[in-house]
Amino acid sequence: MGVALPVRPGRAPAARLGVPVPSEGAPPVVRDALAESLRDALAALGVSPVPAQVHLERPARREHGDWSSNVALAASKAAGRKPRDLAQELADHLTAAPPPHVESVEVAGPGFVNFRLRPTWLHDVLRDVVEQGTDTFARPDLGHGRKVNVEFVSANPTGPVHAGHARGATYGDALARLLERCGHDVHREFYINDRGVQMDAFAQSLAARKTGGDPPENGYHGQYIIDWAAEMPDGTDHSAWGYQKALDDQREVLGRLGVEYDTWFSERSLVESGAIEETLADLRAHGVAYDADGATWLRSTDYGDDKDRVLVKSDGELTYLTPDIAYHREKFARGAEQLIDVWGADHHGYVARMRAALQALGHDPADFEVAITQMVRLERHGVEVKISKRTGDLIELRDLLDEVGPDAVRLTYLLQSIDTRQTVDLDLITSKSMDNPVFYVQYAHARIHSIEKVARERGVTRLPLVDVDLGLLVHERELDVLRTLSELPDVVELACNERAPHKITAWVRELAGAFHGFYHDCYVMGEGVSAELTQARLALVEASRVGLAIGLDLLGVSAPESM
RNA sequence: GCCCUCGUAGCUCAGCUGGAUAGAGCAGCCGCCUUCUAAGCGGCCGGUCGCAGGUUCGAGUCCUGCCGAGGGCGCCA
Repeated sequence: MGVALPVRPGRAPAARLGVPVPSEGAPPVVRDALAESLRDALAALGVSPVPAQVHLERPARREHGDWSSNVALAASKAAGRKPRDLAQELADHLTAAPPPHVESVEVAGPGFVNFRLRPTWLHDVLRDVVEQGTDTFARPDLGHGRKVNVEFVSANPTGPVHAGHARGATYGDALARLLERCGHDVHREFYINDRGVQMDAFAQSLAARKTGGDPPENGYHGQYIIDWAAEMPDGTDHSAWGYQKALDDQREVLGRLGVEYDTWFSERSLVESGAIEETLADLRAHGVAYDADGATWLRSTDYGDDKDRVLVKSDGELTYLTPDIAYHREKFARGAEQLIDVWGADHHGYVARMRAALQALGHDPADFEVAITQMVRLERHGVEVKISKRTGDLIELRDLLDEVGPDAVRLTYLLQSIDTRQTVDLDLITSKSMDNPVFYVQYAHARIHSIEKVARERGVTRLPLVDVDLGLLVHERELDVLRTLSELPDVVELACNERAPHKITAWVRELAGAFHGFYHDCYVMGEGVSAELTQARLALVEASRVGLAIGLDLLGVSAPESM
């Protein structure tokens, strides 16, 4: 069989070429202005040194204003004053010459400086969102074009992708989308473990089923082996056919999930290209490979690993580690500046040795990151369903997709942090009920489209923003939507830096909630709504659409126009 | 024994790298369809943030030690 190294065409490069101007997609300027005014005030009050970073946050409680700072608490020592006294001086100073949009400055609690702003600051947010649109709003350039290779799923080519793999698949892809939005040049990659005993067991299992027998004890016992064996033509190479079958199947199902790779990289190709020998030689050249007990070892303890690791067994066979080191070396050689691997928790013990190897080869350990996804526990009728390809207990990803489609699958898996063990309720995910958060979010988008449709039918056209009086937007529901939108740039940046796509999910749910509230209480068209207010609200609807579109796109969930 | 992750409402989970009275969805109970989709909106109920110390103006968040759950610790992959 040929080297399975089909390189796919790159992902829509045109869309990524528009390098964002730093100021665009940046966090709200209000915060910067407030921070600046606080620094000025501190300087004016003779506080020295003035802290370089003044922290501003959005208070959890409305009565604490729109923005809040703890500078007075943090700088009270340097200022030689009590926190509340310093806060009061700052507040007085700022009240005398209030920054833009500021209505009042108050001191509260132990010494917080709270800013209450006029709704105009949110109208500015609305303007930014609509003018910048889906492509530009909330697109912080964190990566500056840095080449990042994201490897995820990398299931053995011995069977279909199952419900457990879906976590790595949705996470890896959403992370890739986040990195792309934040200015990274992302390469999605799947490593095919097509070498070793698993492949032999797989081929033997197929062969056994083909002749109506049972697979070997250490073989694969799933129903799919029986099905595939029946499909397998007579006289074909079981190993080669099965390999291709598994690969095609995985690629098809992942594709249906919306996951497309730039590269499917074959482990076997490393043997054929000599990359493994080169890697071993390289490790020796760096003095971190040595021979003992008839085997070749990696001195990984020099780099913080618990113990040294075997590279070449005494029988001459390679361990799993060696080609994997060669593979990671290869990814750097192909131009990646940073590697991010998404691994299941059962591989976490492997991180130290891989990092040690790469460090020994001269790479900065910070350029090799591993995101560990905790296990997925599947439940049906409240009872745990075990997944094992070997025993044949399998919930195929394909079946989930058949039942609910990619959107519900993706959103369900992206609901939580990867650090927590996830319980996926198969009854719930496969039920098209309102329990499923995906419908709540998509429904908001459908409602937006519905409003736009009705507007069109009634001959109402949305005017350019310059002709719209956004000052009419003062309803608490309207402001809620805008407040939520104002957070998106920060949320995107944070989610990217923390490799936490679930923060996007949380935000999207919040925006959908705010929009549903607005929809319920604020009619865009109808009795008692002036033409001017209709225009202002249409602008708000458009801003909501942009926000939802950005969020859903980051999650890889579609934004339907009707439901 | 050592390492990683987790422990927050009946259930599933957030909690912005230390902030103010700890949030959301679901489940349960009670309301709201003559307007753009009720797959929606509002209200009520529900908490010793596993336990014990420590750090400081301030701890669900940071440190230490226990307890509990899951996953690792191979010349397996």
